[in-house]
Order: sequence, then C-alpha cells, then structure tokens
Amino acid sequence: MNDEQPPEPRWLTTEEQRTWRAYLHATTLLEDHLDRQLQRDAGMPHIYYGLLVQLSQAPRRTLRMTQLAKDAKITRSRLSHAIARLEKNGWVRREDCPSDKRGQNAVLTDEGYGVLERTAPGHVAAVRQAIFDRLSAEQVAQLGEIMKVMAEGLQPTDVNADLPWLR
Amino acid sequence: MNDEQPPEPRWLTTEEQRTWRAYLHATTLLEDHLDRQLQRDAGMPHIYYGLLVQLSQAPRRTLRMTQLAKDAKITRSRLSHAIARLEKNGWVRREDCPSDKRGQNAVLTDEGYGVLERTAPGHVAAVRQAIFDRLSAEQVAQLGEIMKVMAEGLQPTDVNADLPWLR
DNA sequence: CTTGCTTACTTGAACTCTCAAGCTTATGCC
DNA sequence: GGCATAAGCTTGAGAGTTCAAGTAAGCAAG
Repeated sequence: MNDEQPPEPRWLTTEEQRTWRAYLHATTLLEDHLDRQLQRDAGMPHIYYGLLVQLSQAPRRTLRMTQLAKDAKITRSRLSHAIARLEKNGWVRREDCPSDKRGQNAVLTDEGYGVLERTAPGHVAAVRQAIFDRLSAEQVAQLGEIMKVMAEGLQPTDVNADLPWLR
Repeated sequence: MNDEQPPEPRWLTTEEQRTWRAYLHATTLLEDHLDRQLQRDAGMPHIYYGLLVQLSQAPRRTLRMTQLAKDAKITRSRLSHAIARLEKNGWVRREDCPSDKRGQNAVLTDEGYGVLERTAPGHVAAVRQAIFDRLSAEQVAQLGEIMKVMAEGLQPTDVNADLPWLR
C-alpha cells in the first residue's frame, strides 16, 4: 500500500498573491493595448511586428527561420504561419538557404522596412506611455533585472542539455 | 502649405531597450509555459483557469458576466465564447439574472470546483518556480509596485469618464 | 551506400480571439 | 405611454495559435 500523502502545497502568501495579480493584470492589459495599437496603425499583431523588428536588425535583414523563432520566443510552427501571412503582405520574402537545403531564410523587404519606419514612432510612444513615462529610473532598472531573472528560469534550453548523466 | 515636421520620436535609451526586451521575453515565455502546463494538467488555457479562480472566490461562486469580464480584463465577447466552452465541459453553468432580465450569471459547478482543487497545487508550483522562488522578497515587492503602476496607466476606464467637459 | 536518427520546416485541423453586427431589456425624457 | 439611447450579452466570420503528423535533407556508423 501507499500511505504517502501529497504534501500540502506551498500556497502564495498574501503579498505574493497581490504581486501575482498585479502582474497578470498589467501584462494582459499591456499586451492587449499594444496588439490593438499595432493592429490599427500597422495592420498586424504585436508579435508579427516584433518579427519585422528582429529582421530589420539582422545583417542583410535576413534570418534563418529557426533562429528567428528562437529570438522571438515562438515555436517554428507559429513562425511558419506568421511568415506566410507577412509574405502575403509583401513585407517579408522567403529564400532558400544556400548552405543547407533544408533551410529557409526570411528576408525583410523594402516595403516591410517602410512599414516599420512609418509605425515605429507610434509604437515606441505607446510603450513609453505605458511603462517608461510612469516608472522611475530606479524602477526601470529593477524591472529589467527581475525580468532577466525570470526569463533565464524559463528558457527552454534544450531538454537534457543540463543533464550530463543522460549523455 | 504645411511646413510642420513630425517631431523626432523619443526612442528608447539602451537601458530602456534592454529592459523592454527582457520584459517581452519573460512575459511571453511565462505565458506560454503556464498555458502549456494548464492545458496539459487541467485541459484549459491559462485565461480560462483564471475565470474559474475568480468564480471560486465570489459569493455563491457566482458572478455577472460583465463583472467577470472586468475582473479578468477581457472583452465580453471573449468571455461569452470562453464560458460557452467551459459550460460544455460542465465546469460552469449559466443562470438568468433575477434582477435584470438582460443579465446572465456564470456559476462555478462542483465539477469545476473539483478541477480547481486538483490542479491548483500544480499551477501554484509552476508560478512559484517561475517567479517567487527566483526573486528576493525585495524584488517581489518591487515587482508588485511596478505592475500596479503599469496596470493603473492601462486601465480602460470608461472612455470620457475623466473628461467632464464632454458630459 | 544504406540504414537509422536528427534537424529544418510546413501543413491541416481543432481551438481561441477579435471585431462588427445583432438581439433583448433597461433607462431617461417628453 | 412612446421614443431614443444605452447596457448586457451573444453570434458568426475571419485571423491567429497549437498540436500532431508529414516531408525533405543532413549526418553518423557500419
């Protein structure tokens, strides 16, 4: 027989709950806000905009699909669908990768770059208004550090990459 | 003629960019992580789980649709679809509101409560592992304050509610 | 050189979200 | 009462996301 009881879970303290709720509210409100802002002004959701930004900063405005997916923290499947849509808009072009016949490069077109040029100011203004105009310099630094720590803990590092005993 | 130039937008400083990127990475990674965790263990996305939690804490486990939508920071349309799905699962029931024939109440069923009981420990553990186990008490307090400020700035207060000259 | 495993990417179906439109009931005003 | 407007909620269609499955090309071992 198994007499073990599941251990009483460590619930959140009142203070932690307050923080967690505030986190959920702020992040969902902001994401909705930016999604609407960009959908209205740039004709695409926030995540798609982020893809164009990544491409615009890459050498030759070109990135391998897998790399872009990693940078943007999304699955390759999602990226495939997204690039298909952006390609239909004429903002991104696909190219075969010369060195690896399995590979695809996503390339930001001039049109895509133009969209970015036209809409970036409005987007930055929205971000600024939501965050940086409301926080002290100290808080911005704190936020940066906190988010860095959180992101590190969530990085989907290759499973087993840190498990030498499985190699 | 119009000689006005659009003012050069105030771009983000390097420090602000770093913080903004960290924010985007951490929030998308966490949301994906929790969505998968709950989809796997509770059979619903994070936001749906949040709806059940709200209901579980309301008197008589009942809430008007509009109120629930406000609490969860989602549109009424989205809520309608969500409740329809949860109703199909038998976790929520709709009731006509006695005092207002337009109104609908969402009620958490016993089954719904059961799902919550069974899955809450795992969910809390995931949240704890992603945030509270990795941050100092001080950082938790900072995060709470920062998120509170951000949420306040994004609150979709009724348009015009703060514009007395339009009344 | 071929067998088997891995990597890169795509696809389709099921599900969710958004947006605009629609229905019903409440409320204020004459 | 009768009318206009607002509030509460739903619906359907189009767009986006997820998950599992599929194709094709690299790679390593024998």
